[in-house]
Amino acid sequence: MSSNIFDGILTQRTLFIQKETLRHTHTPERLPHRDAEVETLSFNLVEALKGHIPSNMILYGVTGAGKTAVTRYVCDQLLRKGEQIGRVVHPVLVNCRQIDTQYRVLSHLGNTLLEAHEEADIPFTGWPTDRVFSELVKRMDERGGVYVIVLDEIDHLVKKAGDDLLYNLTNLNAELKNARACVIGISNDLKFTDFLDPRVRSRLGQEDIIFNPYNAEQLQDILRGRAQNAITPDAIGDGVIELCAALAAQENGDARCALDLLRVSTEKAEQEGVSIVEQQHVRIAQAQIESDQVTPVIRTLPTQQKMVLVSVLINENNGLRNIQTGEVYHIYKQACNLVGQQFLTARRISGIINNLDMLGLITAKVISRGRHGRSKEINSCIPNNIDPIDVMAKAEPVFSEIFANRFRHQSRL
DNA sequence: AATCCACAGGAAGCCCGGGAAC
DNA sequence: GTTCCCGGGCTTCCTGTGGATT
Repeated sequence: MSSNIFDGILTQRTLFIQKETLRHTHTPERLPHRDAEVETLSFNLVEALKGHIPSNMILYGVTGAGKTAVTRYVCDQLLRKGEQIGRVVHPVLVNCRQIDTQYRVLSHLGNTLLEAHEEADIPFTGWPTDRVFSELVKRMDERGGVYVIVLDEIDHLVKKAGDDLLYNLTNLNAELKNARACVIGISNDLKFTDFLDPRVRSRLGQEDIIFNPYNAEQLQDILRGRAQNAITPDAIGDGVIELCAALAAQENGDARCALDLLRVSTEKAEQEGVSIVEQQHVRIAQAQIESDQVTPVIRTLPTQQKMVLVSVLINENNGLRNIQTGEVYHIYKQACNLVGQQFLTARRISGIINNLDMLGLITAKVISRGRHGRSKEINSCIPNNIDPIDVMAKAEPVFSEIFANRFRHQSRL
């Protein structure tokens, strides 16, 4: 009998019944505390089953407030009902964080919306955009029916690529002869319509739904509901659900965060070989999740962006907080010289600083220092349990060299 | 009240690498 | 091959601005 490293792990008792249930991509049978939203959405989309055009809508709410889950749930039900009564409806969900240009959304729609289509794929680049658009219209007409185009994280797309796409999509019904379409936008940003052309705004926001963040009690209900199918009975210790819910409630009522906490803490308990998840596991999970989210972001940063981040960190290491853009740029140039790398213009660094801010690695707040000009107050905000220099140096060793040379003489003090 | 700092951030355009079409 | 298109990273040039200082 030869032994295998997996023997022990495989036969180890698991605390999960079905881990998938705890992933936020999973669509549960029931969505607690979202009845009103489900109803409003389905009340509108039922038009598709009657062969009419549903209103375009925008769903607002913070991350993890259930916007995507509700939409997925309703679309799923819509599709099933359509099949049942012989109405052709095509719900299609596009995540505009990954697919974030007009061309890419249109080609994605053209390629996936019509999964059984025999024609060749629309290439990921190469065609003029208007050709992709007319190809999409052509394919939609060939299949007919009512299309429900869901654009998740639509605010992200608009800020990056403008509103041309929305102009075209909300105007689809004028182009279509045999099919119908409506657009559902999902946004984290309540004010993103400020960026829109007034015509697009009025066509898109025919009906709005606002998702309020979950409070701690509601999060508990969600967790209990999911845990029932996900984790073995009695495996959850006292106060664990409550703690997960409380921590997630602090994160703006993010249900996704609550589910992750519960899943990872159960994993931690399992790894320890204990049969009950305790509150300490939740604490461990919290640190772990934070680090798992941030570390890969830092590691995969383009070199120039790493250079900027390291410049911020050098300043802070010298005891300076609330650094200005100019100071970061100054250090950045020196760091580039040190390793013999070409440095970029201040304008570009300003953009990179904004990008690092968006990624949540630093905070950059525009402030006015009166006579001393307008600038940004920049601070890093990387969790304590992560050593960013170490992470960067593992990917590109040169960063430990830069940091070792910490430019002490630059200190303002 | 006027000035003026130290940038913010928009617009246009360049270059590059990817690809399609002819 | 040449010529077209898309998108990302970047530069150049530019106008705008909140409030301490004059």
